[in-house]
Parts: sequence; structure tokens; C-alpha cells
Amino acid sequence: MNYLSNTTKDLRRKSLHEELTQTLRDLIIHGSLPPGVKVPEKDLCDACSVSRTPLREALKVLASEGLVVLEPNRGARVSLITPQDMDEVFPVMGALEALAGELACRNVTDDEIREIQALHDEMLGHYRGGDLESYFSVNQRIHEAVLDAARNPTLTTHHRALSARVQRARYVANTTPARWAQAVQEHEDIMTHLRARDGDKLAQVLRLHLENKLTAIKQFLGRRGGVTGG
Amino acid sequence: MNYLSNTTKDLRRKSLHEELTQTLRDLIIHGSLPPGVKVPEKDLCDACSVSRTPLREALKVLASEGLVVLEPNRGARVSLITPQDMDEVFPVMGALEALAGELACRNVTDDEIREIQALHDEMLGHYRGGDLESYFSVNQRIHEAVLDAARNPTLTTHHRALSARVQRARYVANTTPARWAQAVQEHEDIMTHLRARDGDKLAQVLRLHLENKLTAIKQFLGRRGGVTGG
DNA sequence: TTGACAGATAGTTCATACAATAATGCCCTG
DNA sequence: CAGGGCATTATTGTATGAACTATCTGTCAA
Repeated sequence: MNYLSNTTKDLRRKSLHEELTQTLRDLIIHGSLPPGVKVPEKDLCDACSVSRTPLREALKVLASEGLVVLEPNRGARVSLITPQDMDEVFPVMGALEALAGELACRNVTDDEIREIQALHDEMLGHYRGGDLESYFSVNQRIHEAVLDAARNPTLTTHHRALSARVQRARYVANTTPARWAQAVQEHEDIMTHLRARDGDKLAQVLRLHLENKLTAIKQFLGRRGGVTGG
Repeated sequence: MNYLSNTTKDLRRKSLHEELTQTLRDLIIHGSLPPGVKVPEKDLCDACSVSRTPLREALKVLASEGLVVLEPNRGARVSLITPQDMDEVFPVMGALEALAGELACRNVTDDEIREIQALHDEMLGHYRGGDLESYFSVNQRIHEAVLDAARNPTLTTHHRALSARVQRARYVANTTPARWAQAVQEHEDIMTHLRARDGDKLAQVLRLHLENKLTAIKQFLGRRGGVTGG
């Protein structure tokens, strides 16, 4: 009875508030709940057909992830996407991805490298076809695969929390052809270093990847004039 | 009405569940709620004189921080401290502290350096006096000061969440004289590089600092035979 | 004596009711 | 007509109750 691992939760049935958390997270990431909007409890309760208790529990978790902001006695609102936020999030994200790259190079299997390579090739196809949505989707899976290969659930958890805030920015900031080409090139480098299992180089390019993405997003946010999502 | 910063929460009155979260966090960090124990809602409600609703909200947040584990329909228990956990947490912590060191060197003011130096000197006093508790306390404040100097609240938030898990380990693992001396030397290096505002070097030594701490703790956990706190 | 099933029990999950706080609109006054 | 104060309303915060799930215990059969 002593041996209840901390990671038992994988195959358990999800409870209501847990599903809700995921649902709301997705709504926020995909922009269905845009930055800045008030989120009255009752509306969400009606929309999701649940009572306030599990909903409030979900909101507390999302608040701890930084996706919503709770103002006591005045309710919740989806957090804004400001250039300052991006300046905060991206460096942290970069540090975590760099670490993931290092660890992945130590732990990744040949099979996993082949899988990631396949994803990479698929992504290139979407790039050539100009299919941005599919590109983003596969891109996301690549980064998640690298995280998996790092074999560090704690790292994955924190990365995922930040990833939500980063992804959200993608939905409000356009991708220029130049930036897109640059990103693809960076992914080529990522694959090169991963195949070579060169942890330092992979870490370096992952960090650069994030830095460049930040620059691109901030240029867009700057053009649109600061606070996004009102 | 558009300009509600995401960081408004500082000067607001805390709500019950928020205070509870902090209270429980402290109880867990200091070992009053030792790793592995079941945490029946009713007991905590009686102990804290609150109803179950805010308590449950607090537990959800602590679960998202990894301090408690929720097993659906079977309640919450304080998460265990295993060597595997430490292997997960410390590298992530190291990456975040390294980043903090880099950013701090860019942004720290002369006044802040003086303050941190003062803390460092105070800590040395506690070391010479053999006062481990005071040493830990000031040590903690030094690392927090570096985080503050990094000017990145997101980084601070994630660091703090991990820090709770790390600190907890300190309360179960003894500090050997050798390790203590080593840690003090590392702190000397930290101060040197911070004063020189050498971000790369500071990042490097902070990472090393965490790696060595991990080694020390794992040696202790290993000696005690694996899972701690049942 | 051991194993399994059934009932009882304790504890969690979700729903709802009540209380308190902030937002809104109206009226009154200057 | 404008501004401030008060009452009303809406929304959040907390408490409690109902239903469900897991666990424990005791009994019966092999």
C-alpha cells in the first residue's frame, strides 16, 4: 500500500472538473474564449451543463496556469496577450525546450527518431502545400515528441502550461512567409542535431527557434498596437 | 476597461481558498503534512475551520503544482518524495535558475547586488555558527532575490512551484558537513559572477549548484531505501 | 482455515441554497 | 442638467446536503 506511484493517474477515469479544465483550456487556446473577456460562471455552467462547483475548481487550476485571471468578488477573465507577457513566456519556454533537447538526445530511441523524422517530413509537406493549420498541428506534435523523449514528466507538465499561452499567441499573430521559411529551416537543424544526438547543439537551436518566434510575434503585436484581445 | 493588467492581483484582498492554498503549501513544505499521507477533506476542514468548497479548490491548485496527488473518488494524498521525482525536478529547476541567472545579470541594479551580498554575508555567518535553519532561510531568500532581479514573474511562478518540492526534500534529507561546505563555496562563485554580471558563468554555476544538491539528496534517499515519507 | 460475496460505512463528487460583495440604475439634490 | 448617494440586481464566495464510489467487515460456503 506504500507503493502508490505519483504517476498512477494516467489510466484513471477522469472526473468532471478535470474534463472541464481540459475543455476550457482548449477553448482558450483556440481563441473561442478570446483574451480579455469576462467569464461569468453561470454562462459557462449553462454552456457545459455542469454546476458551479466543478467549474470553479477548473477555473482555479487554469488561473494557476496563467490562462485566466481571477479578480476576487469580480469573477474570472481570460488573461490578455501582451508583448510583456510574451517577453516573459518565451525565454522560460526556451529554457525548458533546451533542457528537453539535451535530455532527449540522451534518452531518445532509434524508433522515436524515426517517428519524429516522419512527423518532420509530414510537416514539410504541409509547408509546401501552404496548409498552415496542418503545419501547426504537426509542428506541435513534433515538439511534444521531443518532450516525451526527454523522459521527464515534470518538465512536460511545465512545458505544457507555457505552451498553452504560446499557442494562443499563434492564433492572433499572422505568420509571414519569411518567418515560416525560417522556422522550417530551424526545424531542419533540429532534426539534424537530434539524429546526431548532439544535445548541446539541439538545445541551442531550440532556444533560437523560440527567440525567433518571439521576435515575429512581437512584431505583429506591436503593429496591432499593444494589448491584444479586447 | 481594456487596460486591466494581468498582474493586478498583487494588492487585492485574498480570498479564502487562496489563503488556504498558501497555508496548505506551507504545511506540506515544512513536513507537517508528510509525504504520502492521506488528506481527508473533513479533517482539514475542521483543522482550518472552513467548509469543503474552498478547501477542495485549494487542493486542485496544489495538485496542479504536484504537491498533492488526487485519486478520483479516493481523495487526496501528499505526493511522495522519490529519487525519481528528484531526478525530474532538479534538472528543470536548474534550467530555470540558470535562465534566472542570465536575466538577472542583465537587469540587476547595483543596489540589488548590495542587498544580495548582504544576504550572502548573513548566510555565511549562519554557516560559521552552524545554524542550519537560519542558513536555509537566508539561502532561500538569496535565490528568490536572484529570481526577482530577473524581472520575469512567469519564471518566478514556475520556479516557486518547483521550489516547494525541492524544499520539502531538504526537510527529509540531512545535510552533511562536506556538502554544506561545497554549497557555501558554490554560493561564493554565484556572488562572484553576479557582481561581475557574467550571465553565462552565473547560469553555469547555478546549474551545477542544483546538480550537486540533487546528488547529495539522492545519496541520502538511497541510503534510507527509496520512497520517503510513508 | 481460507476465499468470496454482501451489506455497511466512510469519504468523495457534484448540486444547490444561502450570504456577502460589487455593479447598475434610479432618484434626489444642488 | 449634472453629480452623488441609495436601493436594487447580478454575480461571486461559502456552506451544506444528496448521490455515488470505494473500502472494510462479517458471514457463509468450500
